[in-house]
Amino acid sequence: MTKDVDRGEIEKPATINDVALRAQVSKKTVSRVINRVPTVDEKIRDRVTNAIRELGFRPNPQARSLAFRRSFLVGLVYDNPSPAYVVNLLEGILDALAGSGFELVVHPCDHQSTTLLDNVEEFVERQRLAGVILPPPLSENEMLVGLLRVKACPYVRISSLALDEPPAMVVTNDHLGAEEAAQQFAQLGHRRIGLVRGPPSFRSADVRAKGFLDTLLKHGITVDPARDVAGSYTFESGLDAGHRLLAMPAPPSAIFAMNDEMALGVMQAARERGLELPRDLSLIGFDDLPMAARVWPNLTSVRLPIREMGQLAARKLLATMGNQQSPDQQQSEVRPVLVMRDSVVPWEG
Amino acid sequence: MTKDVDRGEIEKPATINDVALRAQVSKKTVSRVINRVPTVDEKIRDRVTNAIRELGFRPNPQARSLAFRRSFLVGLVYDNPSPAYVVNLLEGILDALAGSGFELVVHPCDHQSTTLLDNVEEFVERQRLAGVILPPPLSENEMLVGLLRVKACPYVRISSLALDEPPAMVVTNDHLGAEEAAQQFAQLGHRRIGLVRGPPSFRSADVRAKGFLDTLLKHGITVDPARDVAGSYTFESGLDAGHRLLAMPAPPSAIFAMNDEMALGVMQAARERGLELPRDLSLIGFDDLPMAARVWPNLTSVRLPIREMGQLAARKLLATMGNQQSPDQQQSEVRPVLVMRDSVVPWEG
DNA sequence: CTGAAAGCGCTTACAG
DNA sequence: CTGAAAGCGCTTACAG
Repeated sequence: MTKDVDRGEIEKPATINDVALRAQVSKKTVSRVINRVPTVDEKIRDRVTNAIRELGFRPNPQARSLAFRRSFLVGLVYDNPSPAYVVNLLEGILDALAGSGFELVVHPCDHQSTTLLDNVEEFVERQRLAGVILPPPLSENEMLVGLLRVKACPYVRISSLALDEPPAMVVTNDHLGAEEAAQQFAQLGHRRIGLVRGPPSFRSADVRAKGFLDTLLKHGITVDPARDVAGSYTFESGLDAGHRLLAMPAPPSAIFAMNDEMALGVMQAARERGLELPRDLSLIGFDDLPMAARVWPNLTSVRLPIREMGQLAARKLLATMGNQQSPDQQQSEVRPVLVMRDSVVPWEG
Repeated sequence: MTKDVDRGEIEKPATINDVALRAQVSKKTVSRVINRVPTVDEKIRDRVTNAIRELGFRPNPQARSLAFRRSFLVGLVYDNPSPAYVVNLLEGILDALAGSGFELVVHPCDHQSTTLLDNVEEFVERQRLAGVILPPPLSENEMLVGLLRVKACPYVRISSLALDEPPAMVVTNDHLGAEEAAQQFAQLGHRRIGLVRGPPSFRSADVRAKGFLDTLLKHGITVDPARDVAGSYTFESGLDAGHRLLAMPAPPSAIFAMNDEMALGVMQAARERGLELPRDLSLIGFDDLPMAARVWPNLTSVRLPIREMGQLAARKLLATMGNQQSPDQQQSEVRPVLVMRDSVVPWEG
């Protein structure tokens, strides 16, 4: 018997049968211990736990999956243009999944595709996914979420709005970040303020715009509709919007671009027009991409704690999947912060 | 029987038994068809294929994994600081894996950690990984690769050098990109040329430096050792190196930073010293990160076809795992290209 | 609170 | 070229 111990894990890995034999119990009892079934006699539990440790036993996830009719795979289904967002989220999820026995399977897709639903359904069914994490904009697709509900596939949605029950939701409160941006401009004396919106297909676009405009209003500032222009969260749309805003007879002295990509486009537009930042234009972005701290001037931007969002989402998912002790009272909300850099200065009236 | 067809896949999914029943063969024969065993009578094969289609049967990966003693999961084990690199590689891998029945499991780790080997071993064993893809710098860790070999876990390495047999290797030929950079500088008349190296722990650092210096030499240009400085592939190290180079009595008129992060650091240093780019300094980076096209001036940079590298790596892995028709003659090499932008100008002698 | 039997959906090893 | 039996390593459903 001790032979097995000495040989360590070099030999064929121990199975539930080996543990049962050594602990002098049935494999069913070992199974109960593995799955933390509470109704196991303490002494027996200890015997089993020791045997598990001595044999270096780790339950085979494939066998469990087959018997459970459900895998130990969590899917990250995304369609996000920002690599930094994806990787940070992914690493946050992995932080929380570490040691849980679950693995993360990534599944990028196209949120505009007509086959999106079939694609995700096939993925969920084939792998019998234990759960799915949905960042925006997929998290805002009610058809997709409905599909998961029908399939009884646990999920957690990440969005700027509380679109679902708390156990299935991480709310990012983007409006708070937009409010900080507005406050910043207002306090520094800016009055002619421009806004570059995101695409209406993202809920965050509305949320950010509303938070920004409402807060300016509290400071007695209204944004001229002509200075409230549409963008699509891309660099090019920011460039274009920047040119439109800066070509106006009375151009804004400060612009809030609702993501960093567009903010960089605005920066480029300003430069193409011979303006100097931040002297001629104050600028705030949203996302705090790595490049925000690399461009010149360094871009002031609103940062979402993306890694933490991933951790929260994964913890909630673990709870829903019944693998956690504290299923209920978990934090559901996260708040963005304004990261001050060099692209904002007081208005020189 | 047709009932099953009409109900589609809403009901409990069809199993190999259902297919066997409908095709009037044993389940073993169905198994042979699934696994493309050639020695199946053509008529029988057709019967089975039809039954599979009619029932919408898809083999259960968990059951196959258990019986095969090997999962259908491919691991991407990485420790790369660039989110864009990771996401592009990942999507390339997924391109090639699509429809193969394999899924991708991501496993970030710390290449400096003392527990790296145990960590990866545990991951590979637990999930009985079908294969692993290793980008740099992990691909250059011979201990890690040795471990995978011992475990008989198929792998593909991505590196700037051919460190392994072609079926297990995607070679990126970084020296070619560095050569292009050197050529560019030489042709534009630069003679006082600076170089910011990567850390010696990355093979690419040597490869890029050698390609660059050798090519300059062919043009009769030697780099003064004082202008050949060390960096560590980080922004900060680039900033620091930039200051050192630009503080020299005869500063370089052109600098090749061996990745974009450092190139941006050099840009920052130049600006802090009151220099104007590209007038006072020409600059080339490596990687072509998204921000290379977002900074001002747009950064000329060497681009590796990362997504394609992911595709190649995954195809090779599929071949090794015995899931491919053309196991041998596959492309193994990839070549970088110099993407011309605005950060390089002729030397004004 | 514990266990013997049957089963999850496949493949391996062996016959024929 | 095809198949019946046993098995992969677990869990479910049912007893006791």
